[in-house]
Amino acid sequence: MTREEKIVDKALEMFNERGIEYVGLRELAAALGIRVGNLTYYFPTKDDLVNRLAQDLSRLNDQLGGAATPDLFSFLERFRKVCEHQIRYRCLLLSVVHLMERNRVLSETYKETEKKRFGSIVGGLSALRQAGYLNPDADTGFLVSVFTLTARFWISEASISFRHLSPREHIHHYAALVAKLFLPYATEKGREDIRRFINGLS
Amino acid sequence: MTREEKIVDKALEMFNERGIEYVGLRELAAALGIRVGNLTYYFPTKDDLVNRLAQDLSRLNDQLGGAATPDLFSFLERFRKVCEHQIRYRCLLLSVVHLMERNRVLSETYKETEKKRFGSIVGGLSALRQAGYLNPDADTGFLVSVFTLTARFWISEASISFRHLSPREHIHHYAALVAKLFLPYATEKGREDIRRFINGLS
DNA sequence: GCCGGTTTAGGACATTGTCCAAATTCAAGT
DNA sequence: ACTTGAATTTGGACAATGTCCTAAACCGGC
Repeated sequence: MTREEKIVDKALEMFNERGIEYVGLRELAAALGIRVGNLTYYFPTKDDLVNRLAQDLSRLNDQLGGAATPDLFSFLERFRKVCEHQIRYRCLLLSVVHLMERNRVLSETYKETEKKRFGSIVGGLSALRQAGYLNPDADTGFLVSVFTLTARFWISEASISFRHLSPREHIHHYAALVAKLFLPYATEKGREDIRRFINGLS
Repeated sequence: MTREEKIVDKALEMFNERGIEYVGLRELAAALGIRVGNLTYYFPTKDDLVNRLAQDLSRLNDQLGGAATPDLFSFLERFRKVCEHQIRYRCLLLSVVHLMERNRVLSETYKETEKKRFGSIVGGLSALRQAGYLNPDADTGFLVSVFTLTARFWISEASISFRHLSPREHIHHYAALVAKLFLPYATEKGREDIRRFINGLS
């Protein structure tokens, strides 16, 4: 394990624990047994370190495979997996608003991947409709909007309102929420997938 | 206009413009033509100033009246008005996660008012069901969850993804979103209110 | 006209992210 | 084995931050 990897690991651990903006570089360095200047050798600025974490999360999500969502169950299951990744990098999502405001690099790459992700969701829903999981007249614009809002901020709301619950319970709650979102727009085949997904959560 | 009011006004203006954590007390003081120490006379800490703003917003929302939501249209209209208040105090909502983590006073009062607000929404929906605007079998737990998530974070998402649009357009988008959320669970009478509300947005 | 509380000024303090120059380590080349 | 040059580490400087404190100025009531 290289020193750079150790820095990334420890940073992620401490950022998740106490929040990105509340972990000083001096604390991080002390926890690693090195000096601050040494930290800035590998990551010239704190933002560079944060960008690295964001890149890691993005790669993790990309590994989940492309837009191949043959059925509604897989679509929901994919959302659940993304939620697990988000928990591992929760510090990023809890600070997403500030990061987008101040960190230009992150802001542009995030916007790019979000655009791609958005397109993939729209395509996925339209595929689900064609495959007979969603009603032909389902308002996909509405569904995508609520879906992306939830995917972005569920973890923020959980940190505010459900701090006493475990990550597993958080995911359970919000995954079920998204599943129920599709319920009124699903065909009988789709409703079957939704029931199966919700039953599998517990 | 007392000096204290001037401070609150200017602080809100600058916080909204550039974000709470990125406006230094020295800048705020300079903009007001006073010294930092003078600022801390009225508000010993920055958090005290933020708490004051939160209190003002809370009062503003309370002025909208209690849980009296006789029909679905009024319920949605009330949401729209809350959105307008939130825009006036948007700095608070954009930092809500960090504020809840660090500011103990705000955290407790917020939790209190949110609990009250939550109960009022649950009661409102149940009243709408009894009044024949929502189907008897509507999943109010689901509706409340999505509704509160949207109410809390729509402005954060807008600041990230729809920065090029105006506040009016933001409200239009998210108010319509919430309205559509109720559509599948509404009776014919309820759908009529939803249509009327959406038409009135433009 | 003085007095006591209110308000203002100015600076000290520790902490933050960033930056830099010197010192040290280390592997490759001769 | 010795040298060279790059990679790494060190320690401290810097400006900016939120907070705190003391002394000065103000100002209305006696």
